Amino acid sequence: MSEKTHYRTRQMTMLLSYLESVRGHHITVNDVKDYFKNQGVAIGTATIYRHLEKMVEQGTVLKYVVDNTSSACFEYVGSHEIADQPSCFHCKCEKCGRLIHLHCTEAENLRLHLFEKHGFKMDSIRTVFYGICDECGENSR
Amino acid sequence: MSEKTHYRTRQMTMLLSYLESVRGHHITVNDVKDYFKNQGVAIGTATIYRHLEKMVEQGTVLKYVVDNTSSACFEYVGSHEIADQPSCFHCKCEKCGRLIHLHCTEAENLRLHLFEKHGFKMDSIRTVFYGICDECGENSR
DNA sequence: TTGCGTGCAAAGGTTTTGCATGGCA
DNA sequence: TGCCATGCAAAACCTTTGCACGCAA
Repeated sequence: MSEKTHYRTRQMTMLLSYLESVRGHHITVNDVKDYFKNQGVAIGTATIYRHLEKMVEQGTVLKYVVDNTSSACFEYVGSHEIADQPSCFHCKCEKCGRLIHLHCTEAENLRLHLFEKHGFKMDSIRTVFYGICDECGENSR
Repeated sequence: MSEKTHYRTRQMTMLLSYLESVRGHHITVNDVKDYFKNQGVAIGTATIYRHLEKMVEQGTVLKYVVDNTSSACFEYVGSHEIADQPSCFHCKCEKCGRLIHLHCTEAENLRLHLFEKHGFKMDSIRTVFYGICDECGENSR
Protein backbone atom coordinates (compact mmCIF):
# COMPACT_ATOMS: atom_id res chain seq x y z
CA MET A 1 0.00 0.00 0.00
CA SER A 2 2.46 2.61 1.20
CA GLU A 3 5.26 0.97 -0.76
CA LYS A 4 7.48 3.51 -2.40
CA THR A 5 10.54 3.52 -4.54
CA HIS A 6 13.35 4.88 -2.50
CA TYR A 7 16.13 5.72 -4.86
CA ARG A 8 15.82 7.10 -8.35
CA THR A 9 18.63 5.11 -9.88
CA ARG A 10 19.90 5.37 -13.40
CA GLN A 11 18.58 1.88 -14.20
CA MET A 12 15.10 2.66 -12.98
CA THR A 13 15.00 5.93 -14.87
CA MET A 14 16.06 4.27 -18.08
CA LEU A 15 13.67 1.39 -17.58
CA LEU A 16 10.72 3.73 -17.14
CA SER A 17 11.80 5.72 -20.15
CA TYR A 18 11.94 2.56 -22.23
CA LEU A 19 8.60 1.32 -20.97
CA GLU A 20 6.98 4.64 -21.86
CA SER A 21 8.35 4.36 -25.38
CA VAL A 22 6.82 0.92 -25.86
CA ARG A 23 3.58 1.49 -23.95
CA GLY A 24 0.92 -0.90 -25.16
CA HIS A 25 3.41 -3.19 -26.86
CA HIS A 26 4.66 -6.53 -25.66
CA ILE A 27 8.25 -6.84 -24.61
CA THR A 28 10.43 -9.46 -23.01
CA VAL A 29 13.23 -9.22 -20.51
CA ASN A 30 15.63 -9.62 -23.42
CA ASP A 31 14.14 -6.59 -25.14
CA VAL A 32 14.96 -4.58 -22.05
CA LYS A 33 18.50 -5.93 -22.00
CA ASP A 34 18.94 -5.04 -25.66
CA TYR A 35 17.73 -1.52 -25.01
CA PHE A 36 20.26 -1.06 -22.24
CA LYS A 37 22.99 -2.57 -24.37
CA ASN A 38 22.21 -0.17 -27.20
CA GLN A 39 22.34 2.70 -24.75
CA GLY A 40 25.75 1.49 -23.65
CA VAL A 41 24.60 0.80 -20.10
CA ALA A 42 24.88 -2.52 -18.33
CA ILE A 43 21.99 -4.01 -16.40
CA GLY A 44 21.62 -7.32 -14.64
CA THR A 45 18.84 -9.76 -15.47
CA ALA A 46 17.78 -9.92 -11.86
CA THR A 47 17.32 -6.18 -11.71
CA ILE A 48 14.94 -6.24 -14.65
CA TYR A 49 12.91 -9.07 -13.17
CA ARG A 50 12.78 -7.39 -9.80
CA HIS A 51 11.49 -4.13 -11.21
CA LEU A 52 8.99 -5.67 -13.59
CA GLU A 53 7.63 -7.98 -10.92
CA LYS A 54 7.07 -5.04 -8.60
CA MET A 55 5.27 -3.16 -11.34
CA VAL A 56 3.11 -6.18 -12.08
CA GLU A 57 2.04 -6.19 -8.43
CA GLN A 58 1.26 -2.49 -8.65
CA GLY A 59 -0.75 -3.08 -11.81
CA THR A 60 1.23 -0.76 -14.05
CA VAL A 61 2.68 -3.67 -15.99
CA LEU A 62 0.85 -6.74 -17.27
CA LYS A 63 2.47 -10.11 -17.60
CA TYR A 64 1.55 -12.67 -20.23
CA VAL A 65 2.93 -16.16 -20.03
CA VAL A 66 2.32 -18.11 -23.18
CA ASP A 67 4.36 -21.18 -22.52
CA ASN A 68 6.85 -22.38 -19.98
CA THR A 69 9.90 -22.63 -22.18
CA SER A 70 9.87 -19.19 -23.75
CA SER A 71 10.25 -15.90 -21.99
CA ALA A 72 7.28 -14.11 -20.47
CA CYS A 73 5.82 -11.03 -22.16
CA PHE A 74 5.33 -7.77 -20.32
CA GLU A 75 3.23 -4.78 -21.27
CA TYR A 76 3.40 -1.34 -19.73
CA VAL A 77 -0.04 0.16 -19.29
CA GLY A 78 0.58 2.79 -16.63
CA SER A 79 -1.69 2.95 -13.62
CA HIS A 80 -5.17 1.59 -13.92
CA GLU A 81 -8.18 0.78 -11.80
CA ILE A 82 -10.41 -2.18 -12.46
CA ALA A 83 -13.49 -0.14 -11.59
CA ASP A 84 -12.57 2.65 -13.97
CA GLN A 85 -10.76 1.41 -17.02
CA PRO A 86 -11.07 2.07 -20.72
CA SER A 87 -13.22 -0.36 -22.66
CA CYS A 88 -10.28 -1.79 -24.57
CA PHE A 89 -10.10 -5.51 -25.24
CA HIS A 90 -7.60 -7.92 -26.73
CA CYS A 91 -8.06 -10.85 -29.07
CA LYS A 92 -5.19 -13.23 -29.47
CA CYS A 93 -4.84 -15.57 -32.41
CA GLU A 94 -3.86 -19.04 -31.33
CA LYS A 95 -2.20 -19.72 -34.67
CA CYS A 96 -0.13 -16.69 -35.59
CA GLY A 97 0.00 -15.18 -32.11
CA ARG A 98 -1.20 -11.81 -33.34
CA LEU A 99 -2.69 -9.62 -30.64
CA ILE A 100 -5.61 -7.49 -31.79
CA HIS A 101 -6.73 -4.44 -29.84
CA LEU A 102 -10.36 -3.50 -30.12
CA HIS A 103 -13.03 -1.29 -28.64
CA CYS A 104 -16.44 -2.80 -28.98
CA THR A 105 -19.75 -2.40 -27.30
CA GLU A 106 -20.51 -6.12 -27.26
CA ALA A 107 -17.52 -6.74 -25.04
CA GLU A 108 -18.49 -3.78 -22.90
CA ASN A 109 -22.00 -5.20 -22.63
CA LEU A 110 -20.57 -8.47 -21.46
CA ARG A 111 -18.54 -6.69 -18.81
CA LEU A 112 -21.61 -4.86 -17.55
CA HIS A 113 -23.65 -8.05 -17.56
CA LEU A 114 -21.04 -9.98 -15.61
CA PHE A 115 -21.00 -7.30 -12.96
CA GLU A 116 -24.75 -6.73 -12.69
CA LYS A 117 -25.88 -10.35 -12.85
CA HIS A 118 -22.93 -12.24 -11.46
CA GLY A 119 -21.19 -9.66 -9.31
CA PHE A 120 -18.03 -10.31 -11.27
CA LYS A 121 -15.82 -7.32 -11.99
CA MET A 122 -14.18 -8.22 -15.23
CA ASP A 123 -10.72 -6.79 -15.70
CA SER A 124 -10.71 -5.96 -19.38
CA ILE A 125 -7.02 -5.17 -19.38
CA ARG A 126 -6.06 -8.60 -18.17
CA THR A 127 -8.65 -10.52 -20.15
CA VAL A 128 -7.72 -11.91 -23.52
CA PHE A 129 -10.10 -13.51 -26.00
CA TYR A 130 -8.44 -16.47 -27.64
CA GLY A 131 -9.36 -17.77 -31.04
CA ILE A 132 -8.43 -17.82 -34.71
CA CYS A 133 -7.97 -14.53 -36.51
CA ASP A 134 -9.34 -13.52 -39.88
CA GLU A 135 -6.23 -14.33 -41.90
CA CYS A 136 -5.46 -17.65 -40.26
CA GLY A 137 -9.08 -18.67 -40.64
CA GLU A 138 -8.94 -17.86 -44.35
CA ASN A 139 -5.75 -19.78 -44.93
CA SER A 140 -6.96 -22.97 -43.33
CA ARG A 141 -9.93 -23.32 -45.67
CA MET B 1 -4.99 -35.17 -39.50
CA SER B 2 -4.68 -38.90 -39.94
CA GLU B 3 -2.63 -39.21 -36.77
CA LYS B 4 -3.51 -42.23 -34.76
CA THR B 5 -2.39 -43.85 -31.57
CA HIS B 6 -0.63 -47.04 -32.44
CA TYR B 7 -0.24 -49.00 -29.28
CA ARG B 8 -2.67 -49.20 -26.43
CA THR B 9 -0.09 -49.24 -23.67
CA ARG B 10 -0.75 -49.60 -20.00
CA GLN B 11 0.41 -46.02 -19.37
CA MET B 12 -1.88 -44.57 -22.00
CA THR B 13 -4.83 -46.54 -20.73
CA MET B 14 -4.25 -45.41 -17.17
CA LEU B 15 -3.69 -41.82 -18.23
CA LEU B 16 -6.97 -41.72 -20.12
CA SER B 17 -8.75 -43.30 -17.20
CA TYR B 18 -7.34 -40.68 -14.86
CA LEU B 19 -8.20 -37.82 -17.20
CA GLU B 20 -11.78 -39.04 -17.45
CA SER B 21 -12.05 -39.04 -13.68
CA VAL B 22 -10.92 -35.42 -13.46
CA ARG B 23 -12.65 -34.11 -16.57
CA GLY B 24 -13.23 -30.39 -16.26
CA HIS B 25 -10.74 -29.97 -13.43
CA HIS B 26 -7.26 -28.57 -13.60
CA ILE B 27 -4.34 -30.88 -13.06
CA THR B 28 -0.58 -30.69 -13.30
CA VAL B 29 2.00 -33.16 -14.46
CA ASN B 30 2.70 -33.89 -10.81
CA ASP B 31 -0.92 -34.82 -10.21
CA VAL B 32 -0.57 -37.41 -12.93
CA LYS B 33 2.62 -38.73 -11.37
CA ASP B 34 0.92 -38.98 -7.98
CA TYR B 35 -1.96 -40.90 -9.50
CA PHE B 36 0.41 -43.42 -11.02
CA LYS B 37 2.36 -43.66 -7.80
CA ASN B 38 -0.80 -44.39 -5.84
CA GLN B 39 -1.68 -47.04 -8.37
CA GLY B 40 1.72 -48.58 -7.85
CA VAL B 41 2.77 -48.00 -11.44
CA ALA B 42 5.86 -46.09 -12.52
CA ILE B 43 5.72 -43.49 -15.25
CA GLY B 44 8.36 -41.14 -16.60
CA THR B 45 7.86 -37.41 -16.66
CA ALA B 46 8.66 -37.27 -20.34
CA THR B 47 5.92 -39.75 -21.13
CA ILE B 48 3.32 -37.59 -19.43
CA TYR B 49 4.45 -34.48 -21.24
CA ARG B 50 4.53 -36.28 -24.55
CA HIS B 51 0.99 -37.58 -24.20
CA LEU B 52 -0.48 -34.37 -22.86
CA GLU B 53 1.21 -32.30 -25.52
CA LYS B 54 -0.24 -34.53 -28.22
CA MET B 55 -3.69 -34.22 -26.71
CA VAL B 56 -3.34 -30.47 -26.56
CA GLU B 57 -2.63 -30.46 -30.28
CA GLN B 58 -5.67 -32.63 -30.85
CA GLY B 59 -7.77 -30.28 -28.74
CA THR B 60 -8.90 -32.84 -26.19
CA VAL B 61 -6.76 -31.28 -23.49
CA LEU B 62 -6.36 -27.59 -22.70
CA LYS B 63 -3.20 -26.10 -21.34
CA TYR B 64 -3.04 -23.11 -19.04
CA VAL B 65 0.26 -21.51 -18.23
CA VAL B 66 0.06 -19.12 -15.36
CA ASP B 67 3.68 -18.41 -14.68
CA ASN B 68 7.06 -19.62 -15.73
CA THR B 69 8.29 -21.10 -12.50
CA SER B 70 5.29 -23.18 -11.56
CA SER B 71 4.00 -26.13 -13.49
CA ALA B 72 1.48 -25.75 -16.29
CA CYS B 73 -2.16 -26.73 -15.75
CA PHE B 74 -3.97 -29.15 -18.00
CA GLU B 75 -7.67 -29.78 -18.36
CA TYR B 76 -9.27 -32.71 -20.11
CA VAL B 77 -12.32 -31.66 -22.09
CA GLY B 78 -12.69 -34.48 -24.59
CA SER B 79 -13.00 -33.70 -28.27
CA HIS B 80 -14.24 -30.29 -29.32
CA GLU B 81 -14.49 -28.15 -32.39
CA ILE B 82 -14.01 -24.41 -32.31
CA ALA B 83 -16.75 -23.92 -34.86
CA ASP B 84 -19.24 -26.04 -32.97
CA GLN B 85 -18.75 -25.78 -29.27
CA PRO B 86 -21.06 -25.30 -26.33
CA SER B 87 -21.50 -21.71 -25.21
CA CYS B 88 -19.72 -22.28 -21.92
CA PHE B 89 -17.44 -19.61 -20.55
CA HIS B 90 -15.09 -19.24 -17.63
CA CYS B 91 -14.49 -16.39 -15.25
CA LYS B 92 -11.45 -16.53 -13.08
CA CYS B 93 -11.04 -14.49 -9.93
CA GLU B 94 -7.64 -12.86 -9.71
CA LYS B 95 -7.80 -12.83 -5.93
CA CYS B 96 -9.06 -16.20 -4.77
CA GLY B 97 -8.35 -18.07 -7.99
CA ARG B 98 -11.87 -19.44 -8.17
CA LEU B 99 -12.95 -20.56 -11.63
CA ILE B 100 -16.59 -19.89 -12.42
CA HIS B 101 -18.38 -21.70 -15.22
CA LEU B 102 -21.24 -19.90 -16.85
CA HIS B 103 -23.56 -19.99 -19.82
CA CYS B 104 -24.68 -16.57 -20.83
CA THR B 105 -26.07 -14.99 -23.94
CA GLU B 106 -24.01 -11.82 -23.59
CA ALA B 107 -20.83 -13.81 -23.98
CA GLU B 108 -22.36 -15.71 -26.86
CA ASN B 109 -23.32 -12.40 -28.46
CA LEU B 110 -19.75 -11.25 -28.15
CA ARG B 111 -18.55 -14.41 -29.83
CA LEU B 112 -20.93 -13.91 -32.73
CA HIS B 113 -20.00 -10.24 -33.03
CA LEU B 114 -16.29 -10.99 -33.10
CA PHE B 115 -16.82 -13.47 -35.90
CA GLU B 116 -19.22 -11.43 -38.01
CA LYS B 117 -17.55 -8.05 -37.67
CA HIS B 118 -13.91 -8.95 -37.12
CA GLY B 119 -13.63 -12.39 -38.66
CA PHE B 120 -12.29 -13.64 -35.36
CA LYS B 121 -13.38 -17.13 -34.31
CA MET B 122 -13.34 -16.92 -30.55
CA ASP B 123 -12.53 -20.17 -28.82
CA SER B 124 -14.78 -20.05 -25.80
CA ILE B 125 -13.15 -23.06 -24.22
CA ARG B 126 -9.76 -21.45 -24.16
CA THR B 127 -10.89 -17.98 -23.28
CA VAL B 128 -10.99 -16.93 -19.66
CA PHE B 129 -12.46 -13.71 -18.32
CA TYR B 130 -10.28 -12.37 -15.54
CA GLY B 131 -11.56 -10.15 -12.78
CA ILE B 132 -12.69 -10.02 -9.18
CA CYS B 133 -15.47 -12.32 -8.05
CA ASP B 134 -18.52 -11.47 -5.98
CA GLU B 135 -17.13 -12.57 -2.64
CA CYS B 136 -13.69 -11.05 -3.05
CA GLY B 137 -15.30 -7.80 -4.21
CA GLU B 138 -17.50 -7.75 -1.10
CA ASN B 139 -14.62 -8.41 1.26
CA SER B 140 -12.47 -5.63 -0.06
CA ARG B 141 -15.07 -2.97 0.66
C1' DT C 1 9.88 -59.41 -35.82
C1' DT C 2 8.93 -54.52 -36.29
C1' DG C 3 8.79 -50.18 -34.70
C1' DC C 4 6.40 -47.29 -31.50
C1' DG C 5 6.20 -46.27 -26.45
C1' DT C 6 8.76 -45.75 -22.32
C1' DG C 7 12.10 -44.27 -18.84
C1' DC C 8 16.28 -42.38 -17.47
C1' DA C 9 19.42 -38.82 -17.50
C1' DA C 10 21.12 -34.79 -19.37
C1' DA C 11 20.37 -30.58 -21.60
C1' DG C 12 18.10 -26.19 -22.32
C1' DG C 13 15.77 -22.24 -20.92
C1' DT C 14 13.67 -18.95 -17.77
C1' DT C 15 13.28 -16.99 -13.34
C1' DT C 16 14.69 -16.54 -8.47
C1' DT C 17 17.92 -16.10 -4.67
C1' DG C 18 22.21 -14.91 -1.92
C1' DC C 19 25.66 -11.95 -1.14
C1' DA C 20 29.14 -8.51 -1.69
C1' DT C 21 29.57 -4.10 -3.84
C1' DG C 22 28.13 0.40 -5.50
C1' DG C 23 25.49 4.57 -5.48
C1' DC C 24 21.65 7.71 -4.02
C1' DA C 25 19.94 10.73 -0.45
C1' DT D 1 26.99 7.73 6.56
C1' DG D 2 23.03 4.62 6.08
C1' DC D 3 20.66 1.76 3.40
C1' DC D 4 18.56 0.47 -0.78
C1' DA D 5 19.66 -0.98 -5.55
C1' DT D 6 22.56 -3.53 -8.44
C1' DG D 7 25.16 -7.31 -10.61
C1' DC D 8 27.18 -11.63 -10.64
C1' DA D 9 26.85 -16.36 -10.10
C1' DA D 10 24.59 -20.18 -8.49
C1' DA D 11 20.40 -22.40 -7.57
C1' DA D 12 15.81 -23.87 -8.52
C1' DC D 13 12.35 -25.17 -11.62
C1' DC D 14 9.84 -26.80 -15.51
C1' DT D 15 10.06 -28.88 -19.90
C1' DT D 16 12.33 -31.03 -23.84
C1' DT D 17 15.56 -34.12 -26.05
C1' DG D 18 18.56 -38.27 -26.95
C1' DC D 19 19.07 -42.86 -26.64
C1' DA D 20 18.70 -47.63 -25.37
C1' DC D 21 15.38 -50.92 -23.93
C1' DG D 22 10.73 -52.95 -23.54
C1' DC D 23 6.47 -54.18 -25.22
C1' DA D 24 2.18 -54.28 -28.24
C1' DA D 25 0.63 -55.97 -32.62
